[in-house]
Amino acid sequence: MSSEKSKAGNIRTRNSQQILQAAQEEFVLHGFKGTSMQSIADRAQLPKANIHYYFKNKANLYRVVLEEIMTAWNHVLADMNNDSDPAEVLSKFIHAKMQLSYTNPNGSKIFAMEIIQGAPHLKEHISQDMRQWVREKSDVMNSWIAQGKMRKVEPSYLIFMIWASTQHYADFETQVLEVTNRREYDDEEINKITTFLTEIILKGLDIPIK
Amino acid sequence: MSSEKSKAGNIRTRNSQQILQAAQEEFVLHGFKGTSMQSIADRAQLPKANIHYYFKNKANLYRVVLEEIMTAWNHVLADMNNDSDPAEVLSKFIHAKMQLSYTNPNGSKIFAMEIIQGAPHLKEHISQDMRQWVREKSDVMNSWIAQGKMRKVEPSYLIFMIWASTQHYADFETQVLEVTNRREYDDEEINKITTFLTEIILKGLDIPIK
DNA sequence: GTCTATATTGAGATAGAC
DNA sequence: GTCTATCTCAATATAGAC
Repeated sequence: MSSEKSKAGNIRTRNSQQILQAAQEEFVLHGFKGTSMQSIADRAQLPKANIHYYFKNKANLYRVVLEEIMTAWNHVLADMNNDSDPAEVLSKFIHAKMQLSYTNPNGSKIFAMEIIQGAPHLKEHISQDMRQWVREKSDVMNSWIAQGKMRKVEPSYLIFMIWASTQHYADFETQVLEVTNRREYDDEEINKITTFLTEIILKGLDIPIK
Repeated sequence: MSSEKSKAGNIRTRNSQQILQAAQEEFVLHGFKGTSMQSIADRAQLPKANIHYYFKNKANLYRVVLEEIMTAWNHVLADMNNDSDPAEVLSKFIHAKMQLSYTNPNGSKIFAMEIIQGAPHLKEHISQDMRQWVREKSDVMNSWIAQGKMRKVEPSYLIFMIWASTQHYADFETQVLEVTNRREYDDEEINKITTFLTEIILKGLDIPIK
Protein backbone atom coordinates (compact mmCIF):
# COMPACT_ATOMS: atom_id res chain seq x y z
CA MET A 1 0.00 0.00 0.00
CA SER A 2 2.63 2.45 1.00
CA SER A 3 4.76 1.39 -1.96
CA GLU A 4 1.86 2.08 -4.34
CA LYS A 5 1.35 5.40 -2.70
CA SER A 6 5.00 6.39 -2.92
CA LYS A 7 5.15 5.19 -6.52
CA ALA A 8 2.14 7.32 -7.37
CA GLY A 9 3.81 10.16 -5.53
CA ASN A 10 6.92 9.64 -7.62
CA ILE A 11 4.98 9.75 -10.86
CA ARG A 12 3.23 12.87 -9.66
CA THR A 13 6.52 14.51 -8.74
CA ARG A 14 8.22 13.47 -11.93
CA ASN A 15 5.39 14.67 -14.18
CA SER A 16 4.96 17.90 -12.26
CA GLN A 17 8.64 18.63 -12.68
CA GLN A 18 8.53 17.77 -16.36
CA ILE A 19 5.57 20.10 -16.87
CA LEU A 20 7.14 22.93 -14.88
CA GLN A 21 10.35 22.60 -16.86
CA ALA A 22 8.49 22.65 -20.17
CA ALA A 23 6.33 25.55 -19.00
CA GLN A 24 9.43 27.60 -18.10
CA GLU A 25 10.87 27.10 -21.55
CA GLU A 26 7.65 28.03 -23.32
CA PHE A 27 6.97 31.07 -21.13
CA VAL A 28 10.46 32.37 -21.93
CA LEU A 29 9.85 32.02 -25.65
CA HIS A 30 6.32 33.45 -25.86
CA GLY A 31 5.40 35.15 -22.59
CA PHE A 32 2.44 34.30 -20.38
CA LYS A 33 -0.39 35.18 -22.74
CA GLY A 34 1.47 33.98 -25.82
CA THR A 35 2.12 30.50 -24.46
CA SER A 36 -0.45 27.79 -25.15
CA MET A 37 -1.14 24.82 -22.92
CA GLN A 38 -0.78 22.65 -26.01
CA SER A 39 2.80 23.79 -26.61
CA ILE A 40 3.67 23.06 -22.97
CA ALA A 41 2.09 19.62 -23.29
CA ASP A 42 4.00 18.91 -26.48
CA ARG A 43 7.28 19.93 -24.91
CA ALA A 44 6.58 17.86 -21.79
CA GLN A 45 5.52 14.95 -24.04
CA LEU A 46 2.17 14.55 -22.31
CA PRO A 47 -1.41 14.96 -23.49
CA LYS A 48 -2.78 18.43 -22.90
CA ALA A 49 -5.45 17.16 -20.49
CA ASN A 50 -2.72 15.90 -18.15
CA ILE A 51 -1.42 19.42 -17.72
CA HIS A 52 -4.88 20.39 -16.54
CA TYR A 53 -4.95 17.39 -14.25
CA TYR A 54 -1.77 18.59 -12.49
CA PHE A 55 -2.44 22.33 -12.66
CA LYS A 56 -5.89 23.85 -12.42
CA ASN A 57 -5.35 26.35 -15.25
CA LYS A 58 -2.71 28.35 -17.09
CA ALA A 59 -2.61 31.17 -14.53
CA ASN A 60 -2.03 28.67 -11.74
CA LEU A 61 0.78 26.93 -13.62
CA TYR A 62 2.44 30.28 -14.32
CA ARG A 63 2.12 31.25 -10.68
CA VAL A 64 3.91 28.07 -9.59
CA VAL A 65 6.69 28.74 -12.11
CA LEU A 66 7.13 32.26 -10.71
CA GLU A 67 7.13 30.98 -7.12
CA GLU A 68 9.86 28.45 -7.92
CA ILE A 69 12.00 31.27 -9.32
CA MET A 70 11.45 33.56 -6.35
CA THR A 71 12.22 30.73 -3.92
CA ALA A 72 15.50 29.89 -5.64
CA TRP A 73 16.53 33.55 -5.56
CA ASN A 74 15.60 34.02 -1.91
CA HIS A 75 17.76 31.05 -0.92
CA VAL A 76 20.82 32.49 -2.59
CA LEU A 77 20.35 36.11 -1.57
CA ALA A 78 19.28 35.44 2.02
CA ASP A 79 22.65 33.75 2.39
CA MET A 80 24.32 37.14 2.05
CA ASN A 81 25.16 37.86 5.65
CA ASN A 82 25.53 41.36 6.96
CA ASP A 83 29.27 41.12 7.12
CA SER A 84 30.91 44.36 8.08
CA ASP A 85 33.38 44.28 5.20
CA PRO A 86 31.94 46.06 2.12
CA ALA A 87 34.49 44.58 -0.30
CA GLU A 88 33.61 41.06 0.75
CA VAL A 89 29.83 41.55 0.92
CA LEU A 90 29.58 43.33 -2.43
CA SER A 91 31.92 40.86 -4.15
CA LYS A 92 29.85 37.95 -2.87
CA PHE A 93 26.65 39.65 -3.95
CA ILE A 94 27.89 40.32 -7.48
CA HIS A 95 29.26 36.80 -7.70
CA ALA A 96 26.01 35.23 -6.48
CA LYS A 97 23.88 37.22 -8.95
CA MET A 98 26.20 36.38 -11.87
CA GLN A 99 26.05 32.69 -10.99
CA LEU A 100 22.25 32.86 -10.88
CA SER A 101 22.23 34.46 -14.33
CA TYR A 102 24.57 31.74 -15.57
CA THR A 103 22.85 28.72 -14.03
CA ASN A 104 19.22 29.81 -14.35
CA PRO A 105 18.85 32.30 -17.19
CA ASN A 106 15.26 31.21 -17.86
CA GLY A 107 14.20 32.15 -14.36
CA SER A 108 15.73 35.56 -14.79
CA LYS A 109 14.06 36.00 -18.18
CA ILE A 110 10.57 35.08 -17.00
CA PHE A 111 10.96 37.39 -14.03
CA ALA A 112 12.15 40.19 -16.32
CA MET A 113 9.20 39.83 -18.69
CA GLU A 114 6.81 39.80 -15.76
CA ILE A 115 8.26 43.10 -14.49
CA ILE A 116 8.40 44.69 -17.94
CA GLN A 117 4.70 43.94 -18.44
CA GLY A 118 3.90 45.75 -15.19
CA ALA A 119 4.27 42.82 -12.76
CA PRO A 120 0.56 41.87 -12.85
CA HIS A 121 1.27 38.65 -10.94
CA LEU A 122 4.08 39.92 -8.71
CA LYS A 123 3.26 43.45 -7.56
CA GLU A 124 2.48 42.31 -4.05
CA HIS A 125 5.73 40.40 -3.70
CA ILE A 126 7.74 43.39 -4.94
CA SER A 127 6.11 46.00 -2.73
CA GLN A 128 6.51 43.77 0.31
CA ASP A 129 9.43 41.30 0.37
CA MET A 130 11.59 43.14 -2.14
CA ARG A 131 11.09 46.60 -0.70
CA GLN A 132 11.96 45.18 2.72
CA TRP A 133 15.08 43.51 1.33
CA VAL A 134 16.29 46.75 -0.27
CA ARG A 135 15.62 48.66 2.96
CA GLU A 136 17.71 46.22 5.00
CA LYS A 137 20.65 46.30 2.62
CA SER A 138 20.40 50.09 2.32
CA ASP A 139 20.70 50.39 6.10
CA VAL A 140 23.87 48.30 6.05
CA MET A 141 25.35 50.43 3.26
CA ASN A 142 24.47 53.66 5.00
CA SER A 143 26.31 52.42 8.08
CA TRP A 144 29.36 51.70 5.90
CA ILE A 145 29.18 55.25 4.59
CA ALA A 146 28.90 56.64 8.13
CA GLN A 147 32.00 54.63 9.07
CA GLY A 148 33.93 56.01 6.10
CA LYS A 149 34.21 52.56 4.54
CA MET A 150 32.84 53.73 1.21
CA ARG A 151 31.94 56.86 -0.73
CA LYS A 152 28.57 58.44 -0.04
CA VAL A 153 26.03 57.23 -2.61
CA GLU A 154 22.34 56.39 -2.66
CA PRO A 155 22.28 52.66 -1.71
CA SER A 156 19.21 51.80 -3.81
CA TYR A 157 20.95 53.09 -6.96
CA LEU A 158 23.86 50.81 -6.17
CA ILE A 159 21.60 47.79 -5.66
CA PHE A 160 19.81 48.47 -8.94
CA MET A 161 23.12 48.83 -10.74
CA ILE A 162 24.27 45.43 -9.52
CA TRP A 163 20.95 43.80 -10.33
CA ALA A 164 20.90 45.35 -13.80
CA SER A 165 24.46 44.65 -14.84
CA THR A 166 24.43 41.01 -13.69
CA GLN A 167 20.92 40.08 -14.87
CA HIS A 168 21.77 41.58 -18.25
CA TYR A 169 23.87 38.52 -19.06
CA ALA A 170 20.85 36.27 -18.53
CA ASP A 171 18.07 38.44 -19.96
CA PHE A 172 20.00 39.81 -22.95
CA GLU A 173 21.95 36.59 -23.51
CA THR A 174 20.89 36.53 -27.17
CA GLN A 175 22.19 40.05 -27.77
CA VAL A 176 25.45 39.55 -25.87
CA LEU A 177 26.25 36.29 -27.66
CA GLU A 178 25.33 37.67 -31.10
CA VAL A 179 27.35 40.86 -30.63
CA THR A 180 30.40 39.05 -29.25
CA ASN A 181 29.97 36.28 -31.83
CA ARG A 182 29.87 33.42 -29.32
CA ARG A 183 27.65 30.34 -29.12
CA GLU A 184 27.34 30.20 -25.33
CA TYR A 185 28.92 31.36 -22.09
CA ASP A 186 31.56 29.29 -20.30
CA ASP A 187 32.98 29.37 -16.78
CA GLU A 188 35.98 31.43 -17.80
CA GLU A 189 33.89 34.12 -19.49
CA ILE A 190 31.55 34.37 -16.51
CA ASN A 191 34.50 34.72 -14.16
CA LYS A 192 36.02 37.49 -16.26
CA ILE A 193 32.74 39.39 -16.31
CA THR A 194 32.34 38.94 -12.56
CA THR A 195 35.82 40.33 -11.97
CA PHE A 196 35.17 43.26 -14.30
CA LEU A 197 31.90 44.23 -12.60
CA THR A 198 33.37 43.83 -9.12
CA GLU A 199 36.37 46.01 -9.91
CA ILE A 200 34.36 48.79 -11.53
CA ILE A 201 31.91 48.93 -8.65
CA LEU A 202 34.42 48.69 -5.78
CA LYS A 203 36.70 51.27 -7.38
CA GLY A 204 33.67 53.42 -8.16
CA LEU A 205 32.80 53.40 -4.47
CA ASP A 206 36.37 54.08 -3.26
CA ILE A 207 36.48 50.67 -1.60
CA PRO A 208 40.01 49.18 -1.56
CA ILE A 209 40.09 45.73 -3.18
CA LYS A 210 41.54 43.14 -0.84
CA MET B 1 -7.65 67.58 -56.31
CA SER B 2 -4.35 68.07 -54.62
CA SER B 3 -6.16 69.20 -51.48
CA GLU B 4 -8.16 65.98 -51.44
CA LYS B 5 -5.00 64.01 -51.84
CA SER B 6 -3.19 65.79 -49.05
CA LYS B 7 -6.23 65.48 -46.78
CA ALA B 8 -6.35 61.75 -47.42
CA GLY B 9 -2.65 61.65 -46.73
CA ASN B 10 -3.24 63.41 -43.45
CA ILE B 11 -5.90 60.95 -42.39
CA ARG B 12 -3.59 58.11 -43.33
CA THR B 13 -0.72 59.58 -41.34
CA ARG B 14 -2.89 60.38 -38.34
CA ASN B 15 -4.48 56.93 -38.23
CA SER B 16 -1.19 55.13 -38.79
CA GLN B 17 0.34 57.03 -35.90
CA GLN B 18 -2.67 56.32 -33.69
CA ILE B 19 -2.44 52.61 -34.49
CA LEU B 20 1.33 52.47 -33.94
CA GLN B 21 0.97 54.23 -30.60
CA ALA B 22 -1.79 51.86 -29.49
CA ALA B 23 0.19 48.88 -30.76
CA GLN B 24 3.26 49.92 -28.75
CA GLU B 25 1.23 50.12 -25.57
CA GLU B 26 -0.42 46.75 -26.11
CA PHE B 27 2.81 44.99 -27.10
CA VAL B 28 4.41 46.25 -23.89
CA LEU B 29 1.58 44.87 -21.79
CA HIS B 30 1.17 41.46 -23.43
CA GLY B 31 4.09 40.75 -25.76
CA PHE B 32 3.87 40.03 -29.48
CA LYS B 33 1.94 36.76 -29.37
CA GLY B 34 -0.18 37.82 -26.40
CA THR B 35 -1.44 41.00 -28.06
CA SER B 36 -4.65 40.80 -30.09
CA MET B 37 -5.48 43.00 -33.07
CA GLN B 38 -8.83 43.65 -31.39
CA SER B 39 -7.15 45.15 -28.31
CA ILE B 40 -5.01 47.40 -30.51
CA ALA B 41 -8.12 48.47 -32.44
CA ASP B 42 -9.97 49.23 -29.20
CA ARG B 43 -7.09 51.30 -27.86
CA ALA B 44 -6.77 53.20 -31.15
CA GLN B 45 -10.56 53.65 -31.20
CA LEU B 46 -10.90 52.18 -34.68
CA PRO B 47 -12.63 49.07 -36.01
CA LYS B 48 -10.39 46.05 -36.20
CA ALA B 49 -10.67 45.87 -40.00
CA ASN B 50 -9.07 49.32 -40.27
CA ILE B 51 -5.94 48.02 -38.60
CA HIS B 52 -5.74 45.42 -41.33
CA TYR B 53 -6.31 48.09 -43.93
CA TYR B 54 -3.25 50.03 -42.73
CA PHE B 55 -1.05 47.05 -41.84
CA LYS B 56 -1.09 43.77 -43.73
CA ASN B 57 -1.01 41.59 -40.63
CA LYS B 58 0.10 41.48 -37.00
CA ALA B 59 3.70 40.53 -37.78
CA ASN B 60 4.00 43.46 -40.17
CA LEU B 61 2.60 45.91 -37.62
CA TYR B 62 5.02 44.61 -35.00
CA ARG B 63 7.91 44.93 -37.40
CA VAL B 64 7.07 48.59 -38.05
CA VAL B 65 6.90 49.23 -34.30
CA LEU B 66 10.34 47.66 -33.86
CA GLU B 67 11.78 49.66 -36.76
CA GLU B 68 10.52 52.92 -35.27
CA ILE B 69 12.29 52.07 -32.03
CA MET B 70 15.56 51.13 -33.70
CA THR B 71 15.49 54.31 -35.82
CA ALA B 72 14.98 56.54 -32.78
CA TRP B 73 17.88 54.85 -31.02
CA ASN B 74 20.20 55.08 -33.98
CA HIS B 75 19.61 58.81 -34.27
CA VAL B 76 20.61 59.41 -30.67
CA LEU B 77 23.54 57.03 -30.53
CA ALA B 78 24.99 57.90 -33.92
CA ASP B 79 25.29 61.41 -32.56
CA MET B 80 28.00 60.19 -30.21
CA ASN B 81 31.10 61.44 -31.93
CA ASN B 82 34.45 59.78 -31.52
CA ASP B 83 35.74 62.51 -29.31
CA SER B 84 39.14 61.79 -27.87
CA ASP B 85 38.14 62.60 -24.32
CA PRO B 86 36.85 59.48 -22.52
CA ALA B 87 35.22 61.41 -19.67
CA GLU B 88 33.18 63.46 -22.09
CA VAL B 89 32.26 60.66 -24.47
CA LEU B 90 31.24 58.23 -21.72
CA SER B 91 29.30 60.89 -19.81
CA LYS B 92 27.40 61.83 -22.95
CA PHE B 93 26.70 58.19 -23.71
CA ILE B 94 25.34 57.45 -20.24
CA HIS B 95 23.30 60.65 -20.33
CA ALA B 96 21.83 59.88 -23.75
CA LYS B 97 20.84 56.32 -22.77
CA MET B 98 19.24 57.52 -19.52
CA GLN B 99 17.24 60.14 -21.41
CA LEU B 100 16.07 57.47 -23.87
CA SER B 101 14.92 55.31 -20.96
CA TYR B 102 13.13 58.29 -19.45
CA THR B 103 11.46 59.61 -22.60
CA ASN B 104 10.68 56.33 -24.37
CA PRO B 105 10.39 53.52 -21.81
CA ASN B 106 7.95 51.58 -23.99
CA GLY B 107 10.46 51.37 -26.81
CA SER B 108 13.05 50.00 -24.43
CA LYS B 109 10.57 47.50 -23.00
CA ILE B 110 9.46 46.12 -26.36
CA PHE B 111 13.08 45.80 -27.45
CA ALA B 112 13.92 44.03 -24.18
CA MET B 113 11.10 41.51 -24.55
CA GLU B 114 12.12 40.85 -28.13
CA ILE B 115 15.69 40.06 -27.03
CA ILE B 116 14.61 38.00 -24.02
CA GLN B 117 12.47 35.82 -26.27
CA GLY B 118 15.48 35.14 -28.48
CA ALA B 119 15.18 38.09 -30.88
CA PRO B 120 13.15 36.16 -33.49
CA HIS B 121 12.44 39.39 -35.41
CA LEU B 122 15.74 41.17 -34.75
CA LYS B 123 18.56 38.65 -34.93
CA GLU B 124 19.75 39.98 -38.25
CA HIS B 125 19.85 43.57 -37.01
CA ILE B 126 21.80 42.56 -33.91
CA SER B 127 24.39 40.45 -35.65
CA GLN B 128 24.98 43.18 -38.24
CA ASP B 129 24.37 46.80 -37.21
CA MET B 130 24.78 46.24 -33.49
CA ARG B 131 27.90 44.09 -33.72
CA GLN B 132 29.42 46.69 -35.99
CA TRP B 133 28.52 49.48 -33.56
CA VAL B 134 30.13 47.64 -30.64
CA ARG B 135 33.25 46.95 -32.72
CA GLU B 136 33.67 50.63 -33.57
CA LYS B 137 33.25 51.81 -30.00
CA SER B 138 35.54 49.04 -28.76
CA ASP B 139 38.27 50.24 -31.10
CA VAL B 140 37.97 53.76 -29.71
CA MET B 141 38.16 52.49 -26.14
CA ASN B 142 41.15 50.30 -26.89
CA SER B 143 42.93 53.35 -28.24
CA TRP B 144 42.17 55.21 -25.00
CA ILE B 145 43.67 52.30 -23.08
CA ALA B 146 46.79 52.33 -25.27
CA GLN B 147 47.15 56.06 -24.59
CA GLY B 148 46.86 55.52 -20.85
CA LYS B 149 43.62 57.47 -20.67
CA MET B 150 41.78 54.71 -18.85
CA ARG B 151 42.35 51.41 -17.09
CA LYS B 152 42.65 48.30 -19.21
CA VAL B 153 39.28 46.58 -19.44
CA GLU B 154 37.33 44.60 -22.03
CA PRO B 155 35.40 47.32 -23.93
CA SER B 156 32.38 45.15 -24.70
CA TYR B 157 31.85 44.46 -20.98
CA LEU B 158 31.85 48.20 -20.39
CA ILE B 159 29.33 48.83 -23.15
CA PHE B 160 27.03 46.11 -21.80
CA MET B 161 27.32 47.55 -18.30
CA ILE B 162 26.22 50.97 -19.49
CA TRP B 163 23.38 49.53 -21.59
CA ALA B 164 22.20 47.37 -18.70
CA SER B 165 22.33 49.91 -15.91
CA THR B 166 20.60 52.66 -17.89
CA GLN B 167 17.94 50.54 -19.61
CA HIS B 168 17.10 49.04 -16.24
CA TYR B 169 15.26 52.22 -15.31
CA ALA B 170 12.98 51.82 -18.32
CA ASP B 171 12.54 48.05 -18.41
CA PHE B 172 12.26 47.50 -14.65
CA GLU B 173 10.41 50.77 -14.03
CA THR B 174 7.64 48.91 -12.18
CA GLN B 175 10.12 47.28 -9.80
CA VAL B 176 12.17 50.43 -9.21
CA LEU B 177 9.10 52.56 -8.48
CA GLU B 178 7.51 49.93 -6.22
CA VAL B 179 10.69 49.34 -4.25
CA THR B 180 11.43 53.04 -3.83
CA ASN B 181 7.75 53.76 -3.19
CA ARG B 182 7.39 56.37 -5.94
CA ARG B 183 4.62 56.98 -8.48
CA GLU B 184 6.84 58.07 -11.36
CA TYR B 185 10.28 59.41 -12.23
CA ASP B 186 10.97 63.15 -12.45
CA ASP B 187 13.78 65.18 -13.98
CA GLU B 188 15.60 65.53 -10.67
CA GLU B 189 15.60 61.78 -9.99
CA ILE B 190 16.84 60.99 -13.50
CA ASN B 191 19.65 63.52 -13.13
CA LYS B 192 20.72 62.04 -9.81
CA ILE B 193 20.80 58.54 -11.27
CA THR B 194 22.76 59.77 -14.29
CA THR B 195 25.32 61.40 -12.02
CA PHE B 196 25.59 58.28 -9.87
CA LEU B 197 26.15 55.97 -12.85
CA THR B 198 28.65 58.34 -14.46
CA GLU B 199 30.69 58.68 -11.29
CA ILE B 200 30.82 54.96 -10.56
CA ILE B 201 31.88 54.11 -14.10
CA LEU B 202 34.46 56.88 -14.58
CA LYS B 203 36.02 56.22 -11.17
CA GLY B 204 35.86 52.49 -11.88
CA LEU B 205 37.92 53.10 -15.02
CA ASP B 206 40.42 55.44 -13.35
CA ILE B 207 39.22 58.31 -15.53
CA PRO B 208 39.50 61.69 -13.77
CA ILE B 209 36.16 63.50 -13.68
CA LYS B 210 36.43 66.94 -15.21
C1' DG C 1 -3.92 8.47 -13.02
C1' DT C 2 -4.34 8.82 -18.33
C1' DC C 3 -6.08 10.42 -22.59
C1' DT C 4 -9.75 11.04 -26.49
C1' DA C 5 -13.31 13.79 -27.82
C1' DT C 6 -15.67 17.93 -27.55
C1' DA C 7 -17.90 22.34 -25.78
C1' DT C 8 -17.02 27.10 -26.02
C1' DT C 9 -14.75 31.21 -26.74
C1' DG C 10 -11.57 34.22 -28.98
C1' DA C 11 -8.12 34.98 -32.51
C1' DG C 12 -6.42 36.64 -37.30
C1' DA C 13 -7.94 37.77 -41.47
C1' DT C 14 -11.05 39.12 -45.38
C1' DA C 15 -15.35 39.98 -48.28
C1' DG C 16 -18.15 43.24 -49.61
C1' DA C 17 -21.72 46.93 -48.53
C1' DC C 18 -21.43 51.76 -47.82
C1' DG D 1 -11.35 55.08 -46.87
C1' DT D 2 -14.57 52.87 -43.42
C1' DC D 3 -16.82 49.25 -41.00
C1' DT D 4 -20.20 45.12 -40.45
C1' DA D 5 -20.53 40.45 -40.95
C1' DT D 6 -18.34 36.30 -41.36
C1' DC D 7 -14.91 32.52 -42.37
C1' DT D 8 -11.53 29.59 -40.34
C1' DC D 9 -8.61 28.03 -37.01
C1' DA D 10 -6.63 27.75 -32.51
C1' DA D 11 -7.15 28.39 -27.63
C1' DT D 12 -8.73 27.04 -22.75
C1' DA D 13 -11.00 23.91 -20.37
C1' DT D 14 -13.67 19.78 -19.17
C1' DA D 15 -16.48 15.43 -19.61
C1' DG D 16 -16.16 10.92 -19.42
C1' DA D 17 -14.30 6.38 -21.23
C1' DC D 18 -10.48 3.61 -19.95
